[in-house]
Amino acid sequence: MQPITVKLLRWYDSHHRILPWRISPRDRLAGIVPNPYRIWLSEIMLQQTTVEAVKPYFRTFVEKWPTVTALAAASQDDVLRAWAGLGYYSRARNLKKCADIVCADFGGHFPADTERLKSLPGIGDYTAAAIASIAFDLPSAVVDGNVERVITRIYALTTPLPLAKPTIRTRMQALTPNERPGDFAQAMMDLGATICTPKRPACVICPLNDNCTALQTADPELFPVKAAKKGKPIRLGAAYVALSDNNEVYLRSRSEKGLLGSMTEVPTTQWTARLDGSTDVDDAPFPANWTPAGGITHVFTHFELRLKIYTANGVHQQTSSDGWWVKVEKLAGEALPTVMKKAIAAAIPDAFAKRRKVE
DNA sequence: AAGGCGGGGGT
DNA sequence: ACCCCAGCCTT
Repeated sequence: MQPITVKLLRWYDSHHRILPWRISPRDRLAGIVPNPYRIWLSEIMLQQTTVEAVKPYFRTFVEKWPTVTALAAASQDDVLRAWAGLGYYSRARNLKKCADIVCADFGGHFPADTERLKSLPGIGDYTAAAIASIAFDLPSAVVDGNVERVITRIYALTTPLPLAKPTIRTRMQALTPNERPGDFAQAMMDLGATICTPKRPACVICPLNDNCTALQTADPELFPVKAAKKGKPIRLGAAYVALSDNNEVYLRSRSEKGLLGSMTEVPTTQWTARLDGSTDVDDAPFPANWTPAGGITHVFTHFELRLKIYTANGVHQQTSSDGWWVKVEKLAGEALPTVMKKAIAAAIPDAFAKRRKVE
């Protein structure tokens, strides 16, 4: 085992994070094995998502669906409702698809090799290696953002990402031990998350500072080198919050593909670079006494959206057909992405507020 | 290889 | 304002 590997495992034994889906190194040594379903679920949720954001969703999911069989028995709509707010909703659609396949083709057991894991929807290079190493203790090299940062610093790799990825993978594979590969994978990620951070890394207390080329010869903060990013365009549109006389809001379902696919929305116009000429009220989904209710801004990964909000009261429910009506108090249970909750809240300020005692 | 795809927190 | 987060999929 390489010196770096030994040092990192020793550090992990005393400084590992406590996480709801994790088997501690002590328990692991005592023979307690991870539950592949829980490892898979956590890894899907953790894709481009912080640990703190995942925790409450993970608890909700394992309580609601304790096994992959239970998840497969759920409807996609139930899964999307539980996922609402976590983002990257294709993950939720693939989660359900993957559960169905694991139950139908693998008898409810996740395959224990990276090739077959990668064939499942929502599982790519990283997640296949993570499940193989963490759930099954196979020496498969995990390469996520943490590992990219730690490896490029240890070896002072100046090739910009993503071009440096194959080199990083080779270096990581060379460090990954046949004993405790799962703990090693998690140790690298814990180090990246708590010590070898993007800004102001805590090199003074890093267990690998003697092995870090970037620390000896340069500034660790300069790594990893990344390709230049692109600007973020602005798109404009309008959203329409219709209220019926019995305090229900009109909702409808988005198309299955593309942005926020299969999630729930209030009617909106197209989101375009410019509103050329037409007035927003003319673009409403149905005639009503639309009145302005301010605006919201929501930032997506690749564009910024500014929506003007219109609202109308006392709308007759038969004036619309393709969607459905939901009591304001029941909105929180719908599969509403955050941008739609913002739009509704602009028209109905306390729509998602916690119930407050009468003052 | 590049771009689409959420949302929140840190600096 | 910009960056980052246990990335994947399509084109």
